[in-house]
Formats: sequence, C-alpha cells, structure tokens
Amino acid sequence: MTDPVKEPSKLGKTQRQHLIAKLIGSQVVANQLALVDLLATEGVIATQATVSRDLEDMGAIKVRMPGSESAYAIPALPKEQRAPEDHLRRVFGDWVVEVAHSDNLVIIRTPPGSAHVVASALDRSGLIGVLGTVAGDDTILIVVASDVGGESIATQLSDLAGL
Amino acid sequence: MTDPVKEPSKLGKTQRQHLIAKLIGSQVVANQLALVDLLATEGVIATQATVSRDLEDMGAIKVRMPGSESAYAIPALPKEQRAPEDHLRRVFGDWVVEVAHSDNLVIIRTPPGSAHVVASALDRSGLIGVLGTVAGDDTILIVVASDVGGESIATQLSDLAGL
DNA sequence: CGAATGCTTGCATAGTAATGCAACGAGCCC
DNA sequence: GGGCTCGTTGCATTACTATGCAAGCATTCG
Repeated sequence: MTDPVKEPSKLGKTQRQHLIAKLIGSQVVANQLALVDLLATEGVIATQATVSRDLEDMGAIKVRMPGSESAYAIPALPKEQRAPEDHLRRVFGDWVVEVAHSDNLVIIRTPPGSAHVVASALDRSGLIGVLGTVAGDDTILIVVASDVGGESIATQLSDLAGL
Repeated sequence: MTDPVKEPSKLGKTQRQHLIAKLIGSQVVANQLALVDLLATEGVIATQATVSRDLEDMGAIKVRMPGSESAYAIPALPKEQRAPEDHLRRVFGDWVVEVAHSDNLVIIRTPPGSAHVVASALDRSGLIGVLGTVAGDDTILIVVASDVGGESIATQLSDLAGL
C-alpha cells in the first residue's frame, strides 16, 4: 500500500506493551479492566484478553496488599534488543560483581546503574528455572523456581560471569 | 475443656500459613486449588477461600511465567514477633547500611545475613505505600506503590536509619 | 452459667483472568 | 495475482480468585 495513514488508536503490540509498562509504573493498577480503561484514555483500544496476554509476555507479577487493592508490577524491563549468547557472557563477565543465593532467590550485584542491563540480558537468556527478575540500581533479584533451586541458578550465573 | 484431643487435620491459622509458605517455597504451586490439594496431602484440610485469604495475609505475589505455568511466591517472611516503633528504629539504625531507590523500587543494604531481620521489621511497620518486600542475604528489595513513589519511601527509611 | 463479642471458616457467588477458536492482515513463495 | 504461513486480536467461554454472609468456636463479660 502507498497509503500509510496514521490510525490514532492503532499501535503495534510492542508499543502497547511499553505503554502498559509505563502506566503500571506510574500508578496503581488494580486489575486488567482498569488497564483497558487506562489504555483507552491514552487512545489505545484493546480488550482484556489482549491485556492478559501482554502481561504474560511482559512477565508481570500481581502483588496483593494485605488490606488494600491488588496491583500489577513489571519485574524486568521489556527490551527488544537481541543478545546472542556471546553477548550474554560478555555482559556477565563485564558487569557481574557478585552472585549470592539464599533459598529460592539469587542476588546479583553489578556496578551502580548497570543492573538493568544485566537483568535485561538475563531475561532474554531464557534460563530454565528463572521465574522473574527485578532490577534495582546495582542489584538484581531473581526469583527461582523451587524445583530448580537458587543454588543451581547461582552456579550457572557465576560460571557465566567467570567468577 | 479438659480434653485436648489432637485432631490430625486441624491446625491453627498461623501454622497453616507457615505450611503454605513452606510448600510454596519448595515447589511450583500454579494455583490455589493445587495448594488445597497439597495441604490435604499434609493432612491439613482447607478450602480455596481460606487459601485465598491466607495468601492475602501473607502478602503473596503471583508470578506469571511467559511460556509456562504461573506460580505463587511469598515476598517476606511471616513472623509473629511484635516490634514496637522504637525497636524498628533501632533495627534500622543498627543494620541499615544504605538506602537506594529507582523508579518504584527501594533497595536496602544491610550487613551480610541481616536482611531478613530488617525486612521482617519493615513488614510489621505497616508503612503506607509498601506493596511488598523481598529479602536476600544482605539486600532487601521493596516494591513501592507508584502513587507514593520510591523516593518518598526511601526518604522515610533513610530517616529511620539515621542516614 | 448464659449472653455478647470477636475471630476464623466454608459455602455460594461475584469478580477477575486465561484461553480455544475464528478472523483478519502482513509478508512470502509459487 | 493467488494461495500459504505466521503472528495478532476479539469474542465467547472457561478457569481461577475474591468476598458477602452465616455458622461455629473460643473468650470475655455480666
């Protein structure tokens, strides 16, 4: 077609997910219907089904607050960069300072500000047993599937990092 | 009553929640019905409704894995110790080394092995805006409600810690 | 004691999230 | 171009989770 007309309420999947991440990051979103409404406010039309699938793609977690509303959160940054194995190993070698584990958690330390880079690479690695990652400034927390075990993951990551 | 008969399938709420935490911590629990079955295996009878309420009490989070089953996780240790404000302030003053924040996260650093103590105190503080905490060995990650903001929480915590 | 109060639970149901299926559109190959 | 394949989406439905209500128990109070 020679007619790339801009439809104001039609965005690509990726852009919509970025918007979702932004919305979730800037206010409490109690449920998926609320998210549908918020998207509509931004001019993006989507159904609950689509939002559900988006959230799955993004690895969203749902947090229940003891006395109040629940809320969604996005553990790791959705990046669409490609990272070949080599790059992953290099990222780890360069930026992973320390790997520690306890129970079903693994903590990775990086230089200040680098955590999200490493977390992003980790997310795209598809490592079995990694339920989710949360990146701070210089610390990454990894929630590990219990049938895999934090130690196992920690060992693999240490190896990747050359520690 | 002078008849303290031991009912094998009747436990107190607290004990059941501890068992739930243990189960969730030792295997992947996809949903609440699965948890009901697991509890039954352990000789504890409870309905989905009760499990739902327990999970809320425990501040459980539900993690969705991109290509696989979802799983529950318990962010912080359920402790029933009491901690008066004074104690909270003392805990922070003694064990909080650093407070950092980024977006909707706050990271607290403690001496090695002390994270869970501080996290526990923090959980019992009932601080507004704290969605959940996750304690590693010497690092605590706090998920903050976005309408409160990581900076706000970080400031309060720094103050508590005397930093 | 018996009544009143508070806490916990199950049942039934309302509320929310996940998914099978079909439809649509883009890119590709023949 | 016509037909394929792949990816994405909405609809309708199922699956899962949360909760109002009332019952059951234990404790406290009168």
